[in-house]
Amino acid sequence: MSPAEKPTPKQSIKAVRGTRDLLPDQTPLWNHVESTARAIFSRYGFGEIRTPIFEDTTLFSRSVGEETDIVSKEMFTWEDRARAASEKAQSLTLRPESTAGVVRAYIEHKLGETGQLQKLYYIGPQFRRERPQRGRYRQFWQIGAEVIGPQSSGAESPIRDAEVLEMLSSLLDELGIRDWRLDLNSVGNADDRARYNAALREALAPVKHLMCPDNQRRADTNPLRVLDSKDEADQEIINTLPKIADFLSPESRTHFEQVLAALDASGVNYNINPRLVRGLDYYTRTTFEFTVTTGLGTQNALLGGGRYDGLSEMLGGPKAPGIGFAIGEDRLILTLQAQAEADAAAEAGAPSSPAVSSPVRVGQAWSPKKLDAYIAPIGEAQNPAALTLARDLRRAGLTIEVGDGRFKLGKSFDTADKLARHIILLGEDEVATHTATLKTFATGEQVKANREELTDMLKGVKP
RNA sequence: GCGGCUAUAGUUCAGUGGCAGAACGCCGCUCUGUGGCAGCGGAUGUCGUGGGUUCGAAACCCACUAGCCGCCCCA
Repeated sequence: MSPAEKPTPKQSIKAVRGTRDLLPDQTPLWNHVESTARAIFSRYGFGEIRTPIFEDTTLFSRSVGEETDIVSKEMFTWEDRARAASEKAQSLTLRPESTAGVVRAYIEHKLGETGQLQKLYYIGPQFRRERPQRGRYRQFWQIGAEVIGPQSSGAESPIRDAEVLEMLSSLLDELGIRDWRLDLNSVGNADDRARYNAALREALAPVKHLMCPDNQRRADTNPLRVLDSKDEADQEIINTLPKIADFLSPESRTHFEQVLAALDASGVNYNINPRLVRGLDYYTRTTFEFTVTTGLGTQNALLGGGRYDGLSEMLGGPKAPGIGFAIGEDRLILTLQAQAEADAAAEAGAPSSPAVSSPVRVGQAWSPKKLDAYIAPIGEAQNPAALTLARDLRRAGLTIEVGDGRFKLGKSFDTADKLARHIILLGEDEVATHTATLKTFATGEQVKANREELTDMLKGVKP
């Protein structure tokens, strides 16, 4: 820095747009969600896969689709520098989704050669350069899974589709998500889709000029998306358009019917939504989306997914049909928080307490736990003994915080009561006699105990 | 990427041109081996950033940044 360049005094650096910090009052809920997902996935035979957070840009343009919004305008892409004159700079991209990376890994490690069905799950951040909004961030987290394998492994079977959907319904139920809705559709195989696309274009040609500008654009670029339109005025026209169901090949139709039959048998509720088209190019046949009504506003899609029978080949791999999904973890958590707040409000009847500002998560599985004990040394001379005692109790598996002998006793009690269920007083007497005074906040009970008794009492073992 | 709303203490917010405020929280004292309660006292702060108007700006104007809402899209 040149001397003339006077440093601006206090320009604090903030998290970049669309990214955020998760502080310790939030992370227990995130961990709860993630450990629940891990537990359920493993019951269904899934193993975890971790793939790189950035990949060759081509991976995404080939799989997700050059013309999609994600690839055409939302990726964080940069040119990696060439390390030698002979080397070409490589275009790299922060992953906007993980299915492409997982399938790349499947191909790269020849997992198909095992002949076995691969069931893989991942949890991690994704990056899209969209305008931030509630439930939509530039770095967001997805919990996803893929079922993929050679045809002989049964990867194409409708039982796999139904199993994945049933697993998701179990996951949402177990997490306590209420009022979720599953929308389901079949977009057919690649041929079905091509024929349907052509038919849509044909049907739209004479009427598209009557539609809103967005739909006129879609009619040209991606006619399937017209079906998604929320434009009220255009609904009448949209209802007259051909239905995908009429273009499904007998094989696609049978596949879809078998998925539905398996869902019926396992009691998973669903809505067939002929207008549900997913945005990524690689989807074939079954597509689905789970939505909720609480907490997400307009970004009400909690998770989405579908089958991608041609993806491996698009990436230069062997034929490997598959099905997968991605859960928006940020959205899942917003939903859980909104539900908890709604519950707390209902509990309070007509709430009229304006002074309550702390987030309401009382009684939830993820509410922060109090420490087992707070050790209060009395006088600075007791600090070393306090730290030693803390070490021993921590090694015994207890959660312990240590104060400072410089604190006044009143302050120690205040802090201890906030953090812990017990306070351990360590004064000159206790240190000299190798004992400690243990007080239980809930009961006000206070005892003097030696070190072994202390550990037992804190662990809830009868001395 | 487009449109709208918003930005003041740690938090939630009041403050429509004239001394920067409340509540909760925080710190201290009453109280140097016994907390929660109470009383008293204290600090809360580049009023998002930069410019402009004005004798004077937290307030009015412009730009920027960020958040939220809607669109687009998606998880």
